[in-house]
Amino acid sequence: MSKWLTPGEMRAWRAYIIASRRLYEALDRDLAAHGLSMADYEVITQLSDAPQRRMRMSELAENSLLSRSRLSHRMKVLEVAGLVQRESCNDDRRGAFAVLTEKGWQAIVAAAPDHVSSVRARFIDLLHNDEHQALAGVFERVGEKLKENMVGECSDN
Amino acid sequence: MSKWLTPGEMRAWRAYIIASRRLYEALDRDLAAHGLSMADYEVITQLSDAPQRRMRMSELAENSLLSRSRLSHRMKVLEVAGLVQRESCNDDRRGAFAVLTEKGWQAIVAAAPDHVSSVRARFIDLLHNDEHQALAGVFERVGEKLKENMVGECSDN
DNA sequence: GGTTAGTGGTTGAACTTTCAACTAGGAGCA
DNA sequence: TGCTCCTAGTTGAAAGTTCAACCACTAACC
Repeated sequence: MSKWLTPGEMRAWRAYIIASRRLYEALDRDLAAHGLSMADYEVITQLSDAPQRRMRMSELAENSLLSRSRLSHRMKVLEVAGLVQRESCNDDRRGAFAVLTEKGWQAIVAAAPDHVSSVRARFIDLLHNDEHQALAGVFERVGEKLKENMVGECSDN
Repeated sequence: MSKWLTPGEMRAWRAYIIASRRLYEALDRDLAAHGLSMADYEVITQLSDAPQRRMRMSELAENSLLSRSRLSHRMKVLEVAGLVQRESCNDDRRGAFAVLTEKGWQAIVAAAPDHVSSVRARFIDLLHNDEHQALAGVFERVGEKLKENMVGECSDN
């Protein structure tokens, strides 16, 4: 038998699910001023943080929470836009590297400050320090649990 | 000038953004066992809670956080699946009602307990009571702010 | 060397979502 | 009545995403 949510739990759940969807959309809209989506931003940031601004496709997919297929399609667009390039991999000739181009680097340099401001204005600055800590604790726990439960299913992403 | 995130803030932000994306995907996957997406579930739940299980399209769109266009397209699919129906509105002849069918009601009755279990197992039961409260507080604040900032832009959804 | 199973990545087709344009009716006002 | 502007909802095309199948290569084992 499954227990329904108590009023307190319901309140937390509704507040969370609604605000987090709206937050994501708002950040996405803000980023659109730089011609990027949240997903693209994540991809490019990952690359910009990686040694030599390059990363294997599958690692990049994993880190940016995209399926391999989705990343593959998206990369085609970003490549046409000149923000990334693909390079083949010598060690493992099935593999491919995604590499950030100079133009891609410029794009992230241009977008990042605005994005951080958005994140601050819409989220981070609205919380006290102890709330930051509490949130980190809660969502690390939730994320951990999700990872556990994934063992065994997996398939793709 | 824009201030970068402190390590504490960064930790909260990363934990939140990663876990919440994964959480949403996991719930969506769980719901797929009943042939529903999170968005469809939300639409049908809204209808099932409404008086006479019916609601104006635009109100439904608003409440389920969908654009009018998206709802319109999705309704077509749900209608073909027999879960909802559209009825025209006499007071305002531009308008339309979305109405939950018996089959739609059965679908939500079947899906809801499992969905609630998922929400519990993946999120709610992982938090203490004071964390529920803290979360509700935080996300109500974030949601409020988002609504404020929206005044003036709006357009569609 | 040959076979088999598994991994990295891409592809095309089906489906979903967005965007901008559109129909049709309401509301205010001369 | 006729004008203008606004709101409700839909539509088709374009863009994005998922799904399952696929190729090319590696790894393990004989």
